[in-house]
Amino acid sequence: MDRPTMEDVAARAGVSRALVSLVMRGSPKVSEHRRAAVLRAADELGYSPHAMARSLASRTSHFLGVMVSDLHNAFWAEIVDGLDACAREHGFELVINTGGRRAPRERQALASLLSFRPAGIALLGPVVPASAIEAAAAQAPLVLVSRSSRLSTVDTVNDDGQTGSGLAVDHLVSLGHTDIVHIDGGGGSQAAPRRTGYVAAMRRHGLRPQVIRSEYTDVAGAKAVRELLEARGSHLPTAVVAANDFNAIGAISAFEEAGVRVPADVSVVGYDNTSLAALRHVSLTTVDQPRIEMGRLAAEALLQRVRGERTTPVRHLLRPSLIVRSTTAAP
Amino acid sequence: MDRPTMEDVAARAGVSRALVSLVMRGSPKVSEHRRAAVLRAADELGYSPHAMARSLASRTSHFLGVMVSDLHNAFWAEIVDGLDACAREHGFELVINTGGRRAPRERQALASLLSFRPAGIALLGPVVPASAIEAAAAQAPLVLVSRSSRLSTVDTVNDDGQTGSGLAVDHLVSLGHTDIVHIDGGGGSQAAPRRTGYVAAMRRHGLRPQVIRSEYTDVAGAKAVRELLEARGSHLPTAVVAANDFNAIGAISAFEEAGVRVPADVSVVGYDNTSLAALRHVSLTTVDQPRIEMGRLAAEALLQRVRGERTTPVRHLLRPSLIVRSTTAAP
DNA sequence: TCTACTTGTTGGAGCGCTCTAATCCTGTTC
DNA sequence: GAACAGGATTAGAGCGCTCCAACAAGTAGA
Repeated sequence: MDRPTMEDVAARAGVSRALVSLVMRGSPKVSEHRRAAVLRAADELGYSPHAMARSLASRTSHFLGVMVSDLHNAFWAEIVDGLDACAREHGFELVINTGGRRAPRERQALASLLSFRPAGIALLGPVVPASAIEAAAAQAPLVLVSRSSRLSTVDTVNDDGQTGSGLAVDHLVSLGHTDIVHIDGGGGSQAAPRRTGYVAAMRRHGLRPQVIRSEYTDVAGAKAVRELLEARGSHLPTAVVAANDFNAIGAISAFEEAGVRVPADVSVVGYDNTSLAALRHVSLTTVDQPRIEMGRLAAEALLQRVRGERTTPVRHLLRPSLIVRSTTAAP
Repeated sequence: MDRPTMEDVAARAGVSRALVSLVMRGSPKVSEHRRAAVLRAADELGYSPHAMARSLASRTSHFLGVMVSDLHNAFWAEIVDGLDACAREHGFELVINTGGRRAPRERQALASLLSFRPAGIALLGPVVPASAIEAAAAQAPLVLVSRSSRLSTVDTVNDDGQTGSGLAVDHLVSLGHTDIVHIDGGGGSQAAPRRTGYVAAMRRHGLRPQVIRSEYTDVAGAKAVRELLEARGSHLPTAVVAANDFNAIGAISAFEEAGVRVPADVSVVGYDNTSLAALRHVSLTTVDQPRIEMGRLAAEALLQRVRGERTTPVRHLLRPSLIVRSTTAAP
């Protein structure tokens, strides 16, 4: 497994190591004749540049570190798609990591990412404390996605959860609903703005808000609905705004188990527009975050800092949109 | 962003750079007194080692490169969990990449991974041609997950798809089904063994196999069922073995749209036991691959080669198991 | 007391590359 | 024919680290 180095390529092509370096970096000041010779030699030897040595010598790197909090949630995949597309356009690559939504492991993952000296770091829905983020931001440009921060050294990209649940409420009200319950995301990331957005929208329509404490899982959603059924008896709400899609799915199955039909008896709106919601079998009305766009903005923010074009923090708050499918109808 | 180096730590602690290096690598031959001084100095300066420089100097690395073919599919997340757990136990870390299930991008991703000179490489469900895999395997130990290979330089970890669909058929037969159709995965990875396993199991039970060409998506599953409904008219099969969970979900919704109830009128079995299948709303009977175990075995295979313990290829074929939920019943 | 180890520490070479400054070429101009 | 311009090429230092050989400073054995 002893791989050829620049020196080997140089020797074979009959030029200096420095010239090979120029060719590899695509420098314009190399004669066509030599360039061809070098590329041929590299090809014959099966040479591929050593990213580490390169970034060590140049004191810069051409990749962005991405920590995905949870690989199990496809929500992040599209954010990564956006990051990847933007990075790629600017000649950067992505190096991904995961912390499994647990602070100690995320810390390690972050340190590991940092040890590669990436040009910048994107944290997708991290759960580590702000202090860890601040420390990391001192080492490399850093952007947070789906997590807000007041740190002046970090950029953030979020969807406007407040507006998002407002859209859900507006939609239900326009269908004629007045008894609308919110099953919330508890302490989960972005659960708070979604909750306050729901409450504000209800007040705006002159309706009485009711929030049921829950979590971002289908099990929690089902549990919340069972509590609701018990508390309300036969006088059920006509609509539910769930914390996210998983929660909504759980809520729907609990309703169905109790003989309550969706959307005939009760309408349900999710949040996130995960691929799950799009499945025909589920066909969930939900709030969509422009994830690809969020990824792109995150990469862009990072690259601006990398290029030293900006030192002031930027706070992107993207406008979500409502995707109407089959789980909502007139009461 | 000028980060401290070993030299800085050494100066502050009043020792040589080499000693700092020993401390950082946890060498036992350092006096407690010096070790403490070095660690204190490192902490005060906020020093963290430079992974690149380290691996450049040592000509070894302590991380495994992982190319995930599709980040959108949570199927891989658990494989990564297994890889991660095993790697971590042996002092290795994971560096992840994605190729988006498209050969050209996967090629790039592979080259990029290789340029970091990882100790080994795991390819999860890659779509690149065998030649690209062979070339990569010449550069670093390589293991394939969910893809078979005849190359003597690569290890493979797969589930036994043949046995898997056999389990599905056995289950349906034991419930009393005899008219069982297979909606297959077309040219998708591992679709062939699942198909042949289905056919073999049907023959074993003295039943006539019927395969409908399809793909690994819910849309394709729905389409296949609509074709089936058209072709069979009122004489429907009593059970369906789908190519995977997505396909099964699509099939179920197409059945329901046509007024065919699952499992009352027709039973459906999926494959992969994705988190989707476990959702109460879906509750799909499906074939489970021991994914965590597969990830662990992949990491183990890699580490054996890294340590030079083995040069002959290993072929893991794991036994899947059936998870019975609510989409199957007696005909 | 001398030698042989052991334990802890250090200088220096070198990993594969980049980057600066210097050098080598042409060809052009006076 | 000398002087020069400007592009193509190269030597050499150095990025932050590891690793080896060498070296003090004890400790034990003869």
